[in-house]
Formats: sequence, C-alpha cells, structure tokens
Amino acid sequence: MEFEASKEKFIQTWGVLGGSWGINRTMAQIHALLLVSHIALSAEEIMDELQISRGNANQNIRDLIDWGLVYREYKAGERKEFFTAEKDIWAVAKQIVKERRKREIEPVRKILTELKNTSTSKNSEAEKHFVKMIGNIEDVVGKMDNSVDKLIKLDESAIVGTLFKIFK
Amino acid sequence: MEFEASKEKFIQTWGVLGGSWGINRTMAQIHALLLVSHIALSAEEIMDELQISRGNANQNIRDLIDWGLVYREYKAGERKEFFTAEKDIWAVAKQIVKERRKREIEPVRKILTELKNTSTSKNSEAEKHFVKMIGNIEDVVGKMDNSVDKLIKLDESAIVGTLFKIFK
DNA sequence: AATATGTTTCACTAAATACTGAAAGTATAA
DNA sequence: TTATACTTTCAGTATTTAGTGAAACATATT
Repeated sequence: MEFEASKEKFIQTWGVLGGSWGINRTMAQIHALLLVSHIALSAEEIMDELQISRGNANQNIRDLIDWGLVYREYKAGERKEFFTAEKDIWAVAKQIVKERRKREIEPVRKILTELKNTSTSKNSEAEKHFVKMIGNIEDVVGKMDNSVDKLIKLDESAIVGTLFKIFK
Repeated sequence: MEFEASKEKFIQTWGVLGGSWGINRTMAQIHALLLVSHIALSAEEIMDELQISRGNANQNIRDLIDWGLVYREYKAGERKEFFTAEKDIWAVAKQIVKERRKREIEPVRKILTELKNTSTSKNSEAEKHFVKMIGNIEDVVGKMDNSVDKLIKLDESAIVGTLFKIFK
C-alpha cells in the first residue's frame, strides 16, 4: 500500500475506534495524524490534511491537550503554535484510562455509595433486593476502580511486567 | 431516601454511565431496571416504568439479549415474555468487555496488522516514523488485548484473586 | 377460520452531537 | 498606534443517533 493511503487508513481506523471510546471522531483523527507525524504540525496543516474547519480543529486540539494526549510546541522565529502527540503508547493508554476514570467512574461511585447509605428501610422483597444489588454493584465497581487506579500508577515496564506475570 | 426515588436515581445513573460506555442510554436504563428488580418484568411493565415506546423497548431489550446481559423468561399460563438481567455483576462486567473486544478491538487489530505488513517502502523520515509507530501501536494494543482475553476467561473468584495478587 | 394476545418492523420525527465560518479577541511586529 | 498574524468563540447549520407509534407479522385460543 502507498504511504499516503496507509496513513489515511490509519487515521480513519483510529477515528472509528475513538468514536466508541468516548473520544469523538475528529479528536481521534487529529490524534492519529499527530501520532504518525514525525514533526509537529500547525493548526493550518491539521485543518488542511483532515479537511475540517478552523473552529473544529481548534476545539478538538484543545480537548486533546486537556486529555494530556497532545502538547503545544513553539518554533523559533514562528509565531504560530505547533502540536505533537505523546508518542509513548502506554502513556497514551494510561492517560485515557485516567481521564475516563476521573470523568465517569468517580461520579458513579459517589452516587452508588450515597444510595447504599441512604437506602435504609428494607421492608419489601423488592427493597431488600435493591439494597443487596446496590451493595454488589458498589463492591465490584469499587474493586475494579481500585485496580485500575493502581495500574495507572505503574510505569511502562512495570505494566508490561505485571501483565506478563499474571498471564504467563 | 425513599425507595422509588433511589431506584429512579440508580436507573438514571446507570443510564448516564452506559452512554459513555458504548451502550445507549435506554439500553442501560432497561438493564438497570432489570438489575434491581427482584422479579422478571414484561415489555409492558418496562415501557411503563421508563416511559418509553413499544418499539424502543423491544429494540433495546433485544440488544441486551444480544449482549448476553438479559434473558427471556416464560411464565406458566402467561403468553407474554418476561425479562431478567444477569445478576452476577462480575459476569456482567466480563460480558461487556467480551462484547466490546469482539466488536471494536478485533477489527482494529486486523487493520493494524495489515498496515504493518503492507507498508513496505521506508524511504523518507515520515515513512520510517509511520512504520515504527504502527508497530508500537500494534504491539501495545495486542498485549492489552491478550491480557483482556485471558482475564475474561477467568471465573469470578479467580478474577478477584488475580486483582488482589497484583495490587496487594 | 375468526379473534385475541402478543412481538417485531420501519418510515417518520425528535433530540443530541458535531461542524462551520465569520467575527471577536489577543499578542507581536512594524 | 496601526497593521499583521495568529487563536478563540459562538450562533447557526448539518449530521448522526435515538425514539415513536401504527401497521405488519406471529402464534395461541375460541
């Protein structure tokens, strides 16, 4: 396959994957483009390559920076900003997990804990079952969350080591 | 908090969480309702409780059955179908991971492998970098995918044991 | 075979989400 | 201080995704 075609295919693929991972398509495409680019790109170049508007590019680049997946860069003698992606894929994966944990899991845990603590009366079968279920869910979500928390605190070699250790 | 209010809050919370996990809001709400219900419910009852249309209920119930999260049930003397959710939360989590792996990760791995194998010429810096990145990504995605694959093949006690072992 | 009790489908509508592009804002240079 | 080179914002629009409800379909009952 030709270089440009391969690049295009990768960008599209990463875009689709992003779509199902809480990262919107354009955001994932910009990320993909920066990942496979060996040099930093300007907003202009990104707009041009992906055929998107200035507003769209600006918004999604800033979201990527918020997620910690993309960095701003400045070049001597150039007024405009350039952007590069974090190239360490383990770091990228960890960062995504970390953000999603913060944005999605933490609020849910908070509500589950609250529900567990405020649901006092257990008269009917229905209520007993409800309280039990909430307890179970809180327990499982909590255990998973703790494991994920520990995992994202490990560095790359430790992650690989750990995964190998478990799944040898 | 009152029972009905707690239940409502749980359903809403689960719905929001589902939304960011590739499971649409209504689907997650139906799942939540069935999780906390100690008896099997009919389509009618689900429509009624969640204030949704027949078509919507039917579609999402069937999607839940496809995902292996909900089971059909029949009651003696009743013509209509009843539905219950898988109540083992570890099984639920495993099932979701399994489905998403199948639907999202596998196709991406396939494309990555294909890109790695068909990108032959490495003349420019850009091309060299591209090939290297694709290799890295394929490697990390592959390792994660394998670990996940092993994990979902463990049973509940083994999962808990494993997680404890790693993160003691 | 007619009726009753369901379930499923699908064209249409509604809602949520993403994108555009022009205008406003900001910072550096002349 | 004015011009220039950018970045950011945001109201309007387009696209995508989800939901409705009536009609078609299926199956059991009389």
